[in-house]
Amino acid sequence: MTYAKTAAFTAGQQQLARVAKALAHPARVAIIQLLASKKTCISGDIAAELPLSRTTVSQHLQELKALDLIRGEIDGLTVCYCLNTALLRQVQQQFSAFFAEASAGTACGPDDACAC
Amino acid sequence: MTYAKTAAFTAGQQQLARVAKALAHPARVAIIQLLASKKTCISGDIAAELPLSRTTVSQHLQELKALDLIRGEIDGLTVCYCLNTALLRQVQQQFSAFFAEASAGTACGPDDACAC
DNA sequence: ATTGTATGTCGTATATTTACGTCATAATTC
DNA sequence: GAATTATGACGTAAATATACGACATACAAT
Repeated sequence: MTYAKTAAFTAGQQQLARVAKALAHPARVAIIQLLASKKTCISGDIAAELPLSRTTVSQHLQELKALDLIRGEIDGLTVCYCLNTALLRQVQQQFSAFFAEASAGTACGPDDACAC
Repeated sequence: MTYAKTAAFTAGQQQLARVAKALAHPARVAIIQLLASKKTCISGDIAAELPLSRTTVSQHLQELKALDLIRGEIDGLTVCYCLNTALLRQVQQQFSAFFAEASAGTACGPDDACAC
């Protein structure tokens, strides 16, 4: 009965949390940065660049793919992953709006104090 | 021996992942939004607004406080939480830079295809 | 002093994540 | 066709996260 209170929150909150969870591991952040830096979409080379086993990297790739943040295409024997830049731009907007709302006011006092 | 490969990644990647993890739960997203919307920093009222037990909410608050994203100050019997807007602005920059880098190119083809 | 209220800490059960080794599959190569 | 290679799927052990009830503390009010 535990761990399923997710449904009680806003769709927007759930969406943001879902994407945040995808970025909540340095390996997945690294994967996205790698795909962004390489001009060609690499495949298992990703695993070689990370300090993790191939199996584990594959698992992280599946997680990113499940959110459609990256896409994979079979090219003969290898698989070619690339960023879904359209979705990333959309997600960027969401985070931007969230942070703008959150960091707008001056809720806390200057040194450490609350303004209550 | 599992689950501690974090050290093998960039400081930036770890930092981003750490903050992302803080936002990886809808309750914590909701808490930040709540604190942003209320002019005064509320305390245990947060728990009343969320569909979770007071204990669980307190736990989420501690997690956000551990990252210094929010701060709490004791005011007599109640505790007053507020956003660390300065840090939030800083974090916003980090995410902004990350997404800009990630969503820059057109790695994927138009329909679904990789440009490999 | 005793009672009541607001919070946090602790213990704990369950769910999920992380990490990897081993196997199965599919395509290239010989 | 057999051997090789690149990947993903499956199983699993250990670490974390989630959620909550029960206790502990600290202040306020009677």
